[in-house]
Amino acid sequence: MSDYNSKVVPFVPLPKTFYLRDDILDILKDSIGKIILHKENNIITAGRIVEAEAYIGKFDKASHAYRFGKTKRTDAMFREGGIAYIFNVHKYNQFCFVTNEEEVANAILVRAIEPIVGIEVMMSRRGFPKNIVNLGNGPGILCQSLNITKVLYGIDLTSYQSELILCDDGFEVRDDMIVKTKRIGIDYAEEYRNVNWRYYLKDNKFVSRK
DNA sequence: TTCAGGATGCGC
DNA sequence: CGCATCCTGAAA
Repeated sequence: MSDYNSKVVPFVPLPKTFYLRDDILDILKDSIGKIILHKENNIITAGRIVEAEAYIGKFDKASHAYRFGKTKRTDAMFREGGIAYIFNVHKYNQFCFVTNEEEVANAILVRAIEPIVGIEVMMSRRGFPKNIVNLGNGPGILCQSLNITKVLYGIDLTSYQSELILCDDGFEVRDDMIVKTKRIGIDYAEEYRNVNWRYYLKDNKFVSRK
């Protein structure tokens, strides 16, 4: 893995059009291998998405948008794609990016990252875990590493100005490198509990569960 | 493997 | 105001 810290960061924000394509499973597939970049002042941390799940607002019984409708908590899901939807489960935050047009309420939950930039900072935020996989192998864990909190609720992910950006660094993911399984922790979702809307990068050690 | 932590906010 | 949760770390 090359060291991006000393170079001009080659990360390009994903354009709005990335989020607005019709088929959310295409967006899910293409999100594997992309970069989440967080910057506060001069501190930059970033990681590669290696695991993510799709949630379809209108009918998917696992989706917050379906379960709760449009509320204060879920409001960001109903906005136009390209922004962050951040929520709390127990004492941990989780990060989604919203996709598709206004009112569609689709989102991709990021479940694991491979740390790329600012590993020392992430270690510090996580309390110096023994194993580096513990910087990225879960939705709550990656939010701690990247310092993603509800302060960033609704933030634009497509702008260089933003504190949180989804980027492309040219990393290529072939279809045969992606494993598709059922989603984690949504056994209440009836007929949607077993759909294969969880994608992860094959053989990547940061994936939360195999 | 289990279990409690303890934030959030929906829904009664 | 009760309670379930798109989870995690520690204990056994």
